[in-house]
Amino acid sequence: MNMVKKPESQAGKVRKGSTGWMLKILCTSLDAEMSDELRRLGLNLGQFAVLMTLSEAEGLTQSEIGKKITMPGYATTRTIDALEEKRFVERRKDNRSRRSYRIYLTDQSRKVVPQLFAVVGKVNEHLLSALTPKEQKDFMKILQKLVLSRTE
Amino acid sequence: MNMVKKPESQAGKVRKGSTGWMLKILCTSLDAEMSDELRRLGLNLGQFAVLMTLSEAEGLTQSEIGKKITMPGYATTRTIDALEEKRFVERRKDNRSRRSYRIYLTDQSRKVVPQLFAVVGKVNEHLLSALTPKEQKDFMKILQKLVLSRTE
DNA sequence: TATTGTTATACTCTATAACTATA
DNA sequence: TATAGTTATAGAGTATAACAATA
Repeated sequence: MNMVKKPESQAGKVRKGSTGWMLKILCTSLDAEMSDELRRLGLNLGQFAVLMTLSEAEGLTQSEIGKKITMPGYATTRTIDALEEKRFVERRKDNRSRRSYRIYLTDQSRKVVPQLFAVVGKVNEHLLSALTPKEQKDFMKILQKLVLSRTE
Repeated sequence: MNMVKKPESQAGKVRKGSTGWMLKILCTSLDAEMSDELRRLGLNLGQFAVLMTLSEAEGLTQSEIGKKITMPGYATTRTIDALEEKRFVERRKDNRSRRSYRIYLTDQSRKVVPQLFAVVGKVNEHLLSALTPKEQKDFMKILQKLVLSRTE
C-alpha cells in the first residue's frame, strides 16, 4: 500500500483543532436535519427564514426582510414569489410608498408557524442533548457573544 | 404605518435563542471570510477541503477523500478534476486495484499548503478574538464534544 | 440621484441516475 | 452482484447588471 500517513501531522492538528472546521461540520449536519424536517412542510431553508422573520414582525418590506436574514434582493424577490404562490405570504401595497410592498403572513401560514417553532425546538434540543446543562448555558452565551461580534 | 410589531414575541425568542440559528449566522460569516481568502489562492471551499485532507494523509482514494469530508462521489470527481487541471493534485494508478486512483499532492501544491494553514489560523484567530481565553477554551471543548456526538 | 423591487442572463452547485471497468 | 469512478443531464441556487417606477 502506498498511502503515506504522517504521524498525527501538523495538518491533523490544524484541521481537528480548527474552530471554523468544527463549526462547518456542525452546520452541515444541522442544515441537513432542518432541510429534512422542512421538506415535509414543503419549505426550503430560505423560505423558512422569511416565515420566521415575518412571524416576529409582519408588514416588513422585502428589503427589510432581506436585510434581517442577509439575503440579497433578487433572492428575496424569488423566495417571496414562491411563498406567495403557495399562499404562505401576501404582498400588500404600502400606503406610504408606492414602490414598496409590505409582506404579511396568511391564515394558512399562521397555522404552519407553530410547526416551524416545533421544528426549531426539536433540532436544537437534539443538538444540545450531547451537552451537560452547564455546557449548554456556556455554549449559548458564547454563541450570542460571537454573533454579536460579527453583526455589528 | 401598518407594520405589526409583536412585543418581544415568542418568535423573537425562538429565533434569537436558537442555537441552530446562531450557528448558521456564524457559519455564513466564516464561509464568506474563508472564500475571500481562498479566492486569492484560486481555490474554492471544496478544493480547500480536499487539499487539507491530503495534507494530512496522501495517497487516499477518491472515495476515501469524499467520505472524510462528506462530499458525494460525483462532486469528488469534479473537484479533483479541477485540482488536477491546476496541477495541485495528481492521480496515480493504484497498484492493487485497477479501478481506483490514489491521489497525491504535487510539488506546487506542497508550497501552497502552508498558506492554507495560515488562512485557517487567521480566520480562527479573528473569530475567537471576541472571546476571553477561558471562553475560547470552553468553546473548543464544547465544539469537539458536539462534533463527536454527530459523527459517530 | 438614490432606492425598491423585478427580471434577463449566466454561472455554479447539487442531485439522479446511467454507464464503464473492474472486483 | 457490488464497488470505484465518470459523465449526461436537469434542477436549484447564486450573482451581475440592467431596468421601471418612484422618492
